[in-house]
Amino acid sequence: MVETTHSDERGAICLSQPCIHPAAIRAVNAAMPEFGRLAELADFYKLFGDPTRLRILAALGIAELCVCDLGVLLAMKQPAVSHQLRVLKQARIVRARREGKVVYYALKDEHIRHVLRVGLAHLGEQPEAGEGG
Amino acid sequence: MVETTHSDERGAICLSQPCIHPAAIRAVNAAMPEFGRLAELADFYKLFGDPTRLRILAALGIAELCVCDLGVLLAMKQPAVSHQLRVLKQARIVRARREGKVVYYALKDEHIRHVLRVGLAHLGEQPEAGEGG
DNA sequence: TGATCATATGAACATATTTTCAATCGATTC
DNA sequence: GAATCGATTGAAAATATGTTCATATGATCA
Repeated sequence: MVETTHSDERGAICLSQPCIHPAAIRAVNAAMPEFGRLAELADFYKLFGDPTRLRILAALGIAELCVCDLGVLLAMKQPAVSHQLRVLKQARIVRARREGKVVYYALKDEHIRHVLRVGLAHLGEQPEAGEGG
Repeated sequence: MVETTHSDERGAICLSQPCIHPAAIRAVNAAMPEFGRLAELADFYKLFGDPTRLRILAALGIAELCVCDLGVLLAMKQPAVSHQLRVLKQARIVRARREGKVVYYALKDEHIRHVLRVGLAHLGEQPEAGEGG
């Protein structure tokens, strides 16, 4: 039976705070990925959460490009592009290939393209964005 | 023929900046989703890019919960949880249901769960995170 | 070797985000 | 209708993030 008061017989989770559904909380705690894993996942999604980075990824999803090309394509200064590419490279979602003076960037693997597709699919299914009240 | 100088015969894209691969730039411009669409998509991913919000989503992916439960579960103050829930609700990825004094939150649809799964799958496939140099 | 091109890096600045505290709103109960 | 409980809102403070400018690196070519 699910108690509806704020006392939890196990006491480990609810501490001194009120807690309306202790059983639900225990269930979620048991099934939810651990904190560290979710923190990693948040960091991963964060990469896609910036317009500049996302446009870089979308562009690299179509063709291998050099830093200069990306700067022109996104109408951004080269250092700005380079900074973001460094972030993406460290996160291992793009790879760099040097050819003389020019460095070519590309998506690391097909998986990244898949993530982009899933997101775009979500937008496509949305009725229309707006207030949720 | 692909010119390697910084002049683009169409002139619209490369402006005055140097531009190494005009043909590639034109190709990407033609195939890439438009700016506004990518900005929307970035906003969508941004929701998943914060540990607090992601944990809220992960929890709601398992059970419907009230604000108070989430506060306990994430060890956070109620207003902090409430603020993030508002963001998620406005983005239409969670829904709220009031029952007396208590407001229950849940994922809006199955699609959100799918997005979470895809992300976790990516982490699973990763060799190990670290420097990309 | 010196000049030049493409890229990378560092520090500073500007901007966003998130959390907190305090106060308010809504609904129930006495 | 006053008190209480859960949830929301607003403003302020603390952090984090992204872009810019100036400069350094690495590679090519004269």
